[in-house]
Parts: sequence; C-alpha cells; structure tokens
Amino acid sequence: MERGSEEYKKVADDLHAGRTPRVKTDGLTIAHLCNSFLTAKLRKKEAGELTSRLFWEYQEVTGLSVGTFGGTRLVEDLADDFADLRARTAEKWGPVRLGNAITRTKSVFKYGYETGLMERSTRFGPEFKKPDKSVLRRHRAGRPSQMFEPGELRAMIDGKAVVGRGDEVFVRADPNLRAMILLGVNCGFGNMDCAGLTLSALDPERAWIDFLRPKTGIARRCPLWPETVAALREALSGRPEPANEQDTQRVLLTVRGSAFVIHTDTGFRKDVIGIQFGKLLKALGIHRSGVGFYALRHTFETIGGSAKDQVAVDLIMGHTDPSMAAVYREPVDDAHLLAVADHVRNWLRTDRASA
DNA sequence: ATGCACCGTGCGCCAACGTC
DNA sequence: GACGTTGGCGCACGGTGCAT
Repeated sequence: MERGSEEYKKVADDLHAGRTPRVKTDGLTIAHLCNSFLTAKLRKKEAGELTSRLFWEYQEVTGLSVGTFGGTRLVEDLADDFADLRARTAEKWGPVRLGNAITRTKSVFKYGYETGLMERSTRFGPEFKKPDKSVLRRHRAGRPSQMFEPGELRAMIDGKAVVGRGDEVFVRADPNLRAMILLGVNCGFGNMDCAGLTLSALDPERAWIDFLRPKTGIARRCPLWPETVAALREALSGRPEPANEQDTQRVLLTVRGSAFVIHTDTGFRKDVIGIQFGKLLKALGIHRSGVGFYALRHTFETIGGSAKDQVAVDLIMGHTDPSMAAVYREPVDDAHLLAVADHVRNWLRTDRASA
C-alpha cells in the first residue's frame, strides 16, 4: 500500500496546476475529490446542462464532507465516518433535505470511482441511507394540507368583503393574479406554468390551452372554464409591453412588463406569483403557513382525481405516464378532459352544508 | 426638498417533486 | 435509487411615487 513519493509528487503537481492527475492513486484526499467533482459540475452548469441552484447544493454537500472528514483526509481511510456525517446533517436539516444531501454525497463518491480517481467504490456503511419512507410520511403528515376549500377559492376569484380596521374592504385578486389562480385550479398550473404560458398555447376562442411542455415534450391539453377565459381576456387587455425581447410570447407579465418567474444564473429564483398570492391570502384572512400557490395544483389533482379518470387528469397536468399502458393507449378524447374540468368546477361552485 | 411606505428585486436556505 | 428541478418563505436593499 506504500505509495512512491515520486508518484505522489506527480499527482500533487497536477493538482496544483489544476489538472486531473494522470496517475491513478489510492491516495485521494477528500478535498481533491470534492474539487474535481465540483469542477465537472461547473462545466455542466456552464454548458447549461445543470441549474446553478443544483450546483449550489453540490457545493454545500461537498462543504459538509470536507468539514466533517477534513479536506486532507484520504478517501481510502474513511470507515464509519459516514454515520457521523449523517448525524451532523440531521442536526441541521429535516428528513427531506437530509435525504437529498445523502443522495448527493453518494454521487460525489460514485463520481470518484467512475472517473478512476479511486480504485474502489466507497463503502458508506449501513447507516448512511435516506430516511425511511415512514419517517418521510410522518414528516409530511405534520405539514399543513396542501388544499384549498371551495369557499376559499371563490373568495380569491370572485372577491370577498373583509372587515379591516373598522371599515369593510372588498378584497379580490387583480386580473393577472385571478387568471393565474384560475389556471392553477382549472388546469393544475404551477407557478412556472403560469409565468411561461405563451400566446400560441392559448386559444381563447376555443377556450383551450394546448402545448408541448418544453422540457419533456409531453403534450398538455386543458379545457378552460368560462371564468378562466374571462380572466385571461382581461389580463390580455391590460397586458403591458414586454420589457425584454425574450418575453414577447408570454401571456402574463408583471406591471413592469417582465416575466412573473425569473431564474438568474446565480441560482436565485424570483417568484412574483408566490409573493402576490401570499399577500392576497393574508388580505383575505385565509393564509396558512406552508400553503402557497402550488396548493392550487394539489387541489386540482385531488378533486380532479375524484372524477375517476386519472389518465385525463395526468394529461391536463402534463404528467408522464411511465407505465406500458401509455404506449398502447389511444389519444385521450377531449370529452374526458372536459368531464374532469367540469367536475372540478362543480366542486368549486357548489355550496356544501358545512360551507 | 424631505421623509417614508410600498413594492419589486436579489438572495439564502429549507423542503419537496419529477424523470430516468 | 440516482439524478435533476421547482416551490415556500423570510430578509435586506433600493427605486418610485405620494404626503408633508
């Protein structure tokens, strides 16, 4: 196992010069492994194959490894240290983030083996695993329900008189936000979907939205309720001039003519929809911590699913169906999609005894 | 002219979801 | 399961427009 000092120097020189060592060695340090991994990911990021946000997370987990193991520690020497790393991570974060960190850390060491920086794959030990499904389930059960009630949705869409400081104020979403809320509960649109809706995907005459998701190429089709069409028309009539050339196709723009959701190259995401939606919920007195715009999508999925036509729900939501059945299935008839949309609308518009 | 509330923007960090 | 993407939320800063 003795390493020739000559070989070691060659590796050190390579590292110093920012090169990947030409000599395979079992003397790889944690710091070198992490640096090499991050360099590779940085290249992917610069090629546009990786979001800067994910890169930022990789930086974070490699930082945890270096901090826990020590940068000069040899990868080869690691034994039950991963249990320590897990324990330290669990102190910092909840089960979901802990699970993410474990997955990403494993991918760092897997990278080391696959690139030949390491001779052997790493033994992480029996404890270095993601939290059990049951732990995650219990964690999720402790979170607030990601659903809105019909009365809450009607308040957002139709407006509601709220008693403020002595006087009554009528609170209602503005046309843009109203259109987005309706897209959320009518079509299962999320923040990104609303911000990215293009003029070509929207057919107000036919009252349909029809497009291919840019990422997956999955077709997404959705029949629009009359109130959704009305809100979209209103938003279009007040649509500001797009501030940037790349936003000319967007249906919905902020008052300053920019997109509602923007990603910067530093991994930061600006989400005006989430901000405005949160303000509306507070003004209506129905704000619950942890329940935001995305809960509209949950609501559509849940209520739409109760129409017992999951295939139609999936098509409206833009989900892919991984099963083989999808390969053989004929295109979904519009009538099925209309049935789901009507089902959700009836639920929303029908007063129940408790409401 | 000055003060200030409001709102958009920039960002960090936690959490969860989606695809292969 | 591995790998990748998106949502939620809180905080700080700075421009804008309105009241004083």
